[in-house]
Amino acid sequence: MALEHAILVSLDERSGSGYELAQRFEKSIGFFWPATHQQIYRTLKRMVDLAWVSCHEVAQDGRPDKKVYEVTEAGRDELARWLASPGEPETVRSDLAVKVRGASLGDAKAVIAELARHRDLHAERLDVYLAFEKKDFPDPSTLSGRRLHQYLILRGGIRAEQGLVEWCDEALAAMREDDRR
Amino acid sequence: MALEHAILVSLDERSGSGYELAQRFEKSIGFFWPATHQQIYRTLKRMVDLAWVSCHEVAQDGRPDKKVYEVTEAGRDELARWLASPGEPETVRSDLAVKVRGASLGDAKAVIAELARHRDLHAERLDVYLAFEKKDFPDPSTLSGRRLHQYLILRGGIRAEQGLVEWCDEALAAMREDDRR
DNA sequence: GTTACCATGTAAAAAGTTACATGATTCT
DNA sequence: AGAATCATGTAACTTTTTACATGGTAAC
Repeated sequence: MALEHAILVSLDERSGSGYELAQRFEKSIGFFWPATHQQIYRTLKRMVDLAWVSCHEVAQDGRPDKKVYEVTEAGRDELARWLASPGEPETVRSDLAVKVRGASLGDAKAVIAELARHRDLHAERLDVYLAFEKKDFPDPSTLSGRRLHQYLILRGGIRAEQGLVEWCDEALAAMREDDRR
Repeated sequence: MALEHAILVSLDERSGSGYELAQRFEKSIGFFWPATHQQIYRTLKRMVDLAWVSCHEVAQDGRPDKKVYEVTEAGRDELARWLASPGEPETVRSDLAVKVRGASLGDAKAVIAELARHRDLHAERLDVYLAFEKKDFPDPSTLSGRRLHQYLILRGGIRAEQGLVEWCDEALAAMREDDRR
């Protein structure tokens, strides 16, 4: 399981509350490891029990108190251990692919419309990623360490979305052509 | 949830037992919707309750009896309904990306080794898919209907694996370069 | 005044993973 | 004799998702 480890990575960059973490998981790290606030609160609790993170309450004026979490020595050890351990390659789970595969058992036109919708969603995400790339990493060849790693992740997201847009276009063209015949 | 629907698609192509379905999920449909035999048995039971599939036991000689499942009218209706309903775009969950992102907090060399391992795993899968493409779809332009849809799914798998191999190569080159400095 | 943001959680249901269990047959 | 294949399942556990719940502040 990598949610703990994704949280460790994120907290190691910057300590924060569960709420703040949930927001980070809405973007950046959450692009390749999505998690909701419920998951994060629950996992943080477990991580305190494991002593991977410490927690202290911070009073705020005009706002509710918050609990700020920080990675402990044990947490850094666990992260290092996990980083060096082999894992399974990611598995895809694609509703859309199942729909395309089953298109001839229902309304093919509806599946074509769904493909087109996803194509646009992926194109939008791609634009977001490309804008990040342009703004945050204008000169990639100079990057090193953490900045390089952040850049590489973004590159992975860009490649994945490009691939999906291209696949949607390929499938759309073929299915529309088939529909006309 | 798409496991029910993936099973409906698969059973609609050919009726079969849970065991047979589990084997199909080892390849083809399982490449983009993995499922173990336990999941399949449990889901089939639920689908019988929902009357999406019917089940009759078949005695075999020299082999244990098996239960053959068949899609019902209600099952086909449900499938058609689902095919036409909009879904969320697939979400990625990549341990490897988390590891790359956190590489500077542990042993970068170990992460590089892990990247190389995944690169090879994806290259292997890609070869498997490319072999299918060559063997099963030598002349894609002539395809239509179900055969076309099967081909398009395979194309999606090919694109995804190609993208992953390329990304691993990009990340490996950059991280090795960074490691040397 | 109502929407959005900050901040935390509980509870239950659904889905997925892992381990264990059985028992016959066919192939080497 | 031992391994692989056929065929089904139970049980326990972990993870994820969805719904519900609270309560203050700030902006429009």
